Amino acid sequence: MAATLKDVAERAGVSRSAVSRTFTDGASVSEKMRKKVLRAADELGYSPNFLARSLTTRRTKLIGLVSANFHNPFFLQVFDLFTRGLQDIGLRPLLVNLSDETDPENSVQMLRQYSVDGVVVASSTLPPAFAKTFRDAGVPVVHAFGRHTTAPKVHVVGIDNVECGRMVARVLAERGYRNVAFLGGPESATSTQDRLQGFEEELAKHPTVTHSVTYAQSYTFQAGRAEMLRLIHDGAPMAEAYFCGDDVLSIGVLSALESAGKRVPEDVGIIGLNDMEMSGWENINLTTVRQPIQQIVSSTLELMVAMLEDPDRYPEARLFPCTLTERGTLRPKK
Amino acid sequence: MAATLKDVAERAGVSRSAVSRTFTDGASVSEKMRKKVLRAADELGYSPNFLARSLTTRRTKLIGLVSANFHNPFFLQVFDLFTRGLQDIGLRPLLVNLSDETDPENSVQMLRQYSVDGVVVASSTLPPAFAKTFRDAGVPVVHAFGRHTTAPKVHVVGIDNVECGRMVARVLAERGYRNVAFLGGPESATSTQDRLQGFEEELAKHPTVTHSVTYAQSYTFQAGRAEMLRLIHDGAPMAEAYFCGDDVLSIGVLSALESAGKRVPEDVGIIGLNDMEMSGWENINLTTVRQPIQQIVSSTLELMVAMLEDPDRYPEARLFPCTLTERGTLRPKK
DNA sequence: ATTTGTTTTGCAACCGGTTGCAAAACCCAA
DNA sequence: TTGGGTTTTGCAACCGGTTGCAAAACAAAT
Repeated sequence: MAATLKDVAERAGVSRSAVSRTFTDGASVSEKMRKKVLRAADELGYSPNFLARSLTTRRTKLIGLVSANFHNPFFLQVFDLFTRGLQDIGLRPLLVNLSDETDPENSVQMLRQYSVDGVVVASSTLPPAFAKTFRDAGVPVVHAFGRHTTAPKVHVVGIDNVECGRMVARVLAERGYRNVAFLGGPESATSTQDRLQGFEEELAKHPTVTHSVTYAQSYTFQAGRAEMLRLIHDGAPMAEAYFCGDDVLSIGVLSALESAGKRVPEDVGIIGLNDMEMSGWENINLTTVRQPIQQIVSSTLELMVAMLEDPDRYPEARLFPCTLTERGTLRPKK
Repeated sequence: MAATLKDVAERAGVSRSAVSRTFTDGASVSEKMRKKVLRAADELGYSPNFLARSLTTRRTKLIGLVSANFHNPFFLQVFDLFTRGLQDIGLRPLLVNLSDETDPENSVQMLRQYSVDGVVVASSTLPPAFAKTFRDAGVPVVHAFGRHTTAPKVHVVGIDNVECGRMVARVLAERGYRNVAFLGGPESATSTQDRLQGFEEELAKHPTVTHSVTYAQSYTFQAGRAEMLRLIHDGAPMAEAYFCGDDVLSIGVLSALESAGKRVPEDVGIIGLNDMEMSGWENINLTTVRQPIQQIVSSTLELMVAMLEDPDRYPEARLFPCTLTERGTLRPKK
């Protein structure tokens, strides 16, 4: 059984408050007292119980890290950055997998029962229940990799999907593609809609370029592959280049093209989105739009600590620009 | 501010104990009382504070989930299974990323401060400090994807690496490969050593088969690619088939071979280990040894709940057999 | 030595719950 | 109605800490 504050106090022959004070920084303790206490603590191998402490301080230093993306390698990077980032500032991630949760309300309740100081939702979609419930409970929420809205209910950190769509349209047009396609993720995702909007807005400025739109069922390899196989076997004329909503989707698409004997980028161009680690692997070598993942994570955490200080902070949206990562699946600028 | 037990008690006009009892199952409360309390609780939106409760019950239902493998997509599957599995049995994962922790002792201390009920280490290597410190603290530890030892200090759940090495040797021999190679992960990893041992034991029974041994720096794509490029440019004669210590390593190797214009499996055979999702992607199509990941996770959790009941349970090792997942990177049985 | 001002310390109440124990309430039979 | 046995309830102490407040200790100035 671990030593408690009381044990230390007795051993050092001082009051419990004295012990408590030497372990909370900023408290008033004389040097002599501190020495005495630390000595006793050391001998007993004492270290304070965070949860008991949280009862009075109302700070657990627990942060709910909520996601439903446990099948996209991109999110492994996200988890890596978040866990390390949180650890660096003395916070601990309580991981919540929303994948097979029918009712997100359960998770919300759970997180409240554990008195998390805040919640980071790392997912392109935010279950609507979340924002509201947490707001009502006064728990700071930051939605990372989320989507911009004009009057966000919670803080959102992510990319400017509309601008991103524009950029891709520009890139494709300037490479001389004359017939392009938007191959989005699930049609209902608002991020998909935003990108499509930007994409079409920009294309409107290039009247010589025509385009079509399709959607994959999900942001997965198999969904990308299936959709591309469908397009190929459909018999309808293929586009010259496809803008895919995600890298792993793109890789599925590449795989379908390979199976069908089409060469990339000679026969068809592919551009993805995310720039996850794998996309740079030499045998994949995907040209893609890079999300500044490190910045998004840092900014999310920064916002989180700001919220911890002032929970009533007005929700803001922080959108970072994307950049093109040029690799081998799009033909060069002509 | 969330409602507390006291608020509910006052509103319902009953004692605090009564409220507490209606929220702990198995406690003695009359139906009438329960109704009354639940009603008041409902009106106030009350739900019990887990951490306060843990103070007396000495159960937080928090489980430390510790890993250093945040760059191997295989572990995303592992995290997915663990988080869902834990949630299903009412436990919550406190995620710890050991990647850039210089002193694992810190994490240990942290986990103890949060009074985790147990710790799952999901990593091929277990920092030695862990086992001991937790044992001393009486905290159950299960090491998943770990390595068998004859007298384990903590519970270990994983595969039989020696047997696995044997199996691969057998497979390669029966495919008629006459000159094979072991391309392990970091040489110091004991799992690597075990596999090599099994591999060589079995090969000893096939005197016509010669073999060589090399190691990649880490279980990563780049390490695999680099090592294979080194082998190719070395000028030394290549083996006919390589047994790689991990799937992502294998994919790196495949990429190097592709760059060098070698065909797989015609010119050289590759067999990996893990059978992660990606390995089944059609454009990778890696023949590999499948770790029964689902079983390992379930078994780990099973062991964990058993430990929670009886912390003094004698440490055991549970090793599951591996199976071959036949795909396209090894030539067929002749 | 006394006064005054500043730290430092301990007391006791509190954070939000649980639980052993004894009193209260209930049930049924005599 | 009384008595005995069984549930149900509340009291009060406790889990491991923190903290406002007043007393104690110290330091400096008179």
